[in-house]
Amino acid sequence: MRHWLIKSEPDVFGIDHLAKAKKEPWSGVRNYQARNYMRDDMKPGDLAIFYHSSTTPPGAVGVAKVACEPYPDPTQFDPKSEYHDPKSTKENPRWMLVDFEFVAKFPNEVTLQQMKDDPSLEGMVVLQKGTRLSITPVEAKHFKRVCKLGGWKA
DNA sequence: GCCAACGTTGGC
DNA sequence: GCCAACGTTGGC
Repeated sequence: MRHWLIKSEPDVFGIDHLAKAKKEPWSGVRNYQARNYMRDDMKPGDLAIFYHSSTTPPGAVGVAKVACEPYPDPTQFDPKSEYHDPKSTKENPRWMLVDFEFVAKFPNEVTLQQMKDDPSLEGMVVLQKGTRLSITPVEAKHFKRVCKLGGWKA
């Protein structure tokens, strides 16, 4: 099983939204690398750190689980959606996604600063300067460490 | 295929 | 609001 980190802005869709919805299609990703992770590498049961970006403070707030095989992002076909992609067709869809299921909200948020300050998290992709990617792979040891800092045990 | 211009992300 | 980083677009 692989581990991931998924970013979301809490004002748009945060961990509490996922907790309420239980399960959510991760729509609107329009970056090829992030898409490739969902389309090619994610497997049902994979766990992901849920990360709040563009907020104060940014940080890891919980855990979500890949809940299905990849399928075409429906918003790409919807002319009324802000994620509409006129160049995508149903025969040859450009954007694929998976559903994420709520697993847990950390008792304690693990702030970006805490993560940067933790020597055992050195090398995490999300901590590297200039990383804007909304989905990044996470090593198992880093995943465990973040969960521990968050006060959550699987 | 190069690269300048432009748009977006996201921490601060 | 600023700006560094970086992805995408489009002219050539």
